[in-house]
Amino acid sequence: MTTTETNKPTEMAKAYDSSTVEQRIYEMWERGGYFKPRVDPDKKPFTIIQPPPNVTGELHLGHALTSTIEDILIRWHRMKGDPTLWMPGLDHAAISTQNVVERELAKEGISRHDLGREKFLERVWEWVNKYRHVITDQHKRLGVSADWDRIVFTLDPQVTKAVRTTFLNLYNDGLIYRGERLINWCPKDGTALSDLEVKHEEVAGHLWYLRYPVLKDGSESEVEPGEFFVVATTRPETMVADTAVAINPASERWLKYRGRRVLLPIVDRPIPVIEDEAVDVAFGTGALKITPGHDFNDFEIGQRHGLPVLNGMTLDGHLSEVAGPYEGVERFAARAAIVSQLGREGLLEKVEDYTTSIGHCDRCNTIVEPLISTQWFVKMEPLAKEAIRVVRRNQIRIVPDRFYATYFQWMENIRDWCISRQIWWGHRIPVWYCADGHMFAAIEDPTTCAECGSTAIEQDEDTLDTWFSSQLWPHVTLGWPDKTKDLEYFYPTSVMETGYDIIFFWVARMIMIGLYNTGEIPFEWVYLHGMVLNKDGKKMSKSKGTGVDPLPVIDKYGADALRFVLAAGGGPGNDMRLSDQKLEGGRNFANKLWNIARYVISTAANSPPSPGAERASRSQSRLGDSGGELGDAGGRLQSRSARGELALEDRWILSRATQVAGEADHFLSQFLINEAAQRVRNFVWDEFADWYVEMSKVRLREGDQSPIPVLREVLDTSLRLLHPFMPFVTEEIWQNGGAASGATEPLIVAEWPTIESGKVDEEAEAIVEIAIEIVRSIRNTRAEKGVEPGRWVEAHIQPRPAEDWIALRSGLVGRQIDMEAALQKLAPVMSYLARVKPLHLLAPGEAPPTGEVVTSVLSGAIVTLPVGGLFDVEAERARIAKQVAEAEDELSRLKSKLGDANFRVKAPKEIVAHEEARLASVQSRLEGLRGQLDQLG
RNA sequence: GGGCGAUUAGCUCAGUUGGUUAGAGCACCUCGCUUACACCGAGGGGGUCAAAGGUUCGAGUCCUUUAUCGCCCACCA
Repeated sequence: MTTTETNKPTEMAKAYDSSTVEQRIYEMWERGGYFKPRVDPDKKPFTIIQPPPNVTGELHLGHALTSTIEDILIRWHRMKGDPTLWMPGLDHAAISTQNVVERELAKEGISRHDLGREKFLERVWEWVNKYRHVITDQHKRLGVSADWDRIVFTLDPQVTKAVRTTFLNLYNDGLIYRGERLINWCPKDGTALSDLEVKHEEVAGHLWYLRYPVLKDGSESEVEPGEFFVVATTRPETMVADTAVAINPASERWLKYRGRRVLLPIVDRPIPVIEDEAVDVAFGTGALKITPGHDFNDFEIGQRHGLPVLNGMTLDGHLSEVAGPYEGVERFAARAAIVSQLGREGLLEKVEDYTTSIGHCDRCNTIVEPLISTQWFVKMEPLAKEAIRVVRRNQIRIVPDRFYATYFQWMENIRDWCISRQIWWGHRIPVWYCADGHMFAAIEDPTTCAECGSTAIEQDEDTLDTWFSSQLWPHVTLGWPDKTKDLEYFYPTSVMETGYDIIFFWVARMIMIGLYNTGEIPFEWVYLHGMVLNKDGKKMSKSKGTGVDPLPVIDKYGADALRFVLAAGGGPGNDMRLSDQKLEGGRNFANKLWNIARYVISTAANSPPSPGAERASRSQSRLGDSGGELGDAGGRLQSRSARGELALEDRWILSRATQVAGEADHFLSQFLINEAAQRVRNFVWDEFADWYVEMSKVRLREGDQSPIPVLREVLDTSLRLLHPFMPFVTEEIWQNGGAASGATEPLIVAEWPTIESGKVDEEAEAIVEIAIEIVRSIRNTRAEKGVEPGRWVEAHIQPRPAEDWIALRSGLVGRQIDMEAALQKLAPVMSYLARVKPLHLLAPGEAPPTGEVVTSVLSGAIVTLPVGGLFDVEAERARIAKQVAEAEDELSRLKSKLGDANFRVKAPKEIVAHEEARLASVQSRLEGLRGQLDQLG
């Protein structure tokens, strides 16, 4: 009842106005419950779990791309009749969200510590509850047909249960451990980060050469005058935490100091000279300062030599008590001050410009500090092993396949994952400590210590990395750890569609933990799309504020325009630039479709329904079984005529429509979404609108209604094929009478067209293409000769031997085609489209006129246009001579190819046969051209 | 230091397993407000497919090397 008294078209506006349509259509879909899966136990469902966007409420065009691709796949499968579930979600986005709220607080002049944990979390919840709908609304504007009633937030109780269950299992299996390690620390966010959350950037800096005075043997403070051990460093402020200097045992320069000690300047602490192979003799001075507390390399060297680890830095990026006089000084201020002091004391040998790669916080872009700290880790290697195996065995397939290498490379070199975060917003680590030093994990909040029963217990203060919960997404959204029907039916899911930028963050971890938790793969396919770049080819970034909000784009161009551009604009996994020009193109196409529909619908409405036309429409309907009655090639025309006098051009466009449907379906099944979109677009615009619609006018002007059912059917098919890409405009047209007939349901659940072999009509395709070729040629000549567009001109058309082009079409080989009769049928169409009157169709052997004529020898016909006073012998001779030369070129190419014995032997025989057919065709055409040249004298 | 991608018309990009004379959109030039559409129609110009080798009967497509740009991974101070 939501549709359509289909055949009562309302007045359609002259131009498509998305703003008056989209909301209404979306509400109709939602009210109708079309986004819900129609579960059928006997059918394999198609399921996509939406990558949950951050609640921070900043959707950008990357999300629009994600949603568009997923919605296309979802709508396509829904139309194919699969039980289709698109599961939406929202991510609490731990650090990002906490940052946003802290910024809000900062405006009020307070920090989260002023509020305390509980009050702060209340504030975040307030904020989240205020904005969580914004994202959903943005998705709805894009046309996202997800089952919104199922939306899951990563902090929902069900997810908490799953997170804790996962944690406990990993903990019990020894795959989660707590330890003091060197980790990446963001001083601004005040938390540990995982390796993935650190982005390395080349930064222009300096290499400082520092002199460490050499101590006299046995002394703690007396130095050898004038003897220095020189080390090069990019971070001089970390020297306060040095616990050794190192030389390579192979290095000659420093051998004299082996076994000695040096006095660390500034803090006057003696440190040993150690020897380690890891020191690069060729770099800097060939000696290295060792700061195990602030450098991953040094940490390892320190471990090897049993060096103490000093923490020279506080959690907020100031120097610690270790720094003596510089305690409490901000790290970069301290760098300047220390360098300056060393300079004054003659302990700075030199400074060089040096560019080095420095880690930055993925969320706030602050330079991270390697810091020694007690954190929680997941032991990844055992999990990765399984995840590698399922992909190697093709149980999970990745598109595009170049990302296999990326996946394996990372997985095979995987390192442990630091999962604890020193922030408040997120899943609190489900571990409790009792006063007696016991530690245990639990799913339900405990009241007593699991080991000693003490009631003096406290939960770990830290929270989990936001990806710890999102990695559970495919199974937790379906009910895990409970054994739900949804989980049983929809899991493993079908396609995981997301950007290639989070293959490690998310995709890889989902595979690992999905296997761990459920014993099954989480999804069968991984489809990775590219990044949406701005007009200048730069990546849009939330943190840099360069993200583009899709809503103004939709307001200006319409959701369909945006979607179409995103879908058609680039290949799988490739980055794509978006520009206003492209969006205009998308909008124009929506408008084109709208106007095709306007023409078809109003034409149909203004014509008295004829019984014959109605019958043709029904029998052409995709629901009817038209295949059977067509029979073999011989009986084709007869049975067609029995179906209601289908003209050649009708057969042509119906054949093309079904072929395009087949292609679109094929491309979509290969994830070649752009190819599918472009193919359908080109059909609709270039074939249906530019040719068939124009052809249909010829009969309609004569009062012949027979094109109407064909127009309606092709429009109908076009709408179905375009619906996944442009859901709003297609549905609106459908609701306005665009459905061919008998539609009782909206387009969103209409049946997806597939290729119907009964409608493929190669003969009609070939003939009409020749007619098109003739029309084009005449138009071309007219334009060249400057014939006024309104003027009717005379033309002579002589069919060329049909064998020439029949041989070029494998489906037609051996067929007898009466071209004279066929072109006779198409004469009114050609006449109208080329503004030719009278149009003389010459019989075989009948000579076209000579004299002041322009002649074109085409593949299917020779066209002769008397041009009277516009005739120019020289120009004509040149024109034909040029064509002769081209044909001769082609001929010689073909001859040499066919003359090559290797080619004849090694190329497939279809190819050889085809080339031979071409040769014959070119030869025959060349004869025609030479004949023309002769006549010019 | 490894790995990946890109390099095709003035611009932005397609080109599905190697097989006609390499396509599209936009831009450009010439016409045209013909009762679906000027968010349009008709016609046209424009490419040695980054370079060099190689494999092949045949290469934009496969292989090697190089150049430029971009991205990812990596503990070189």
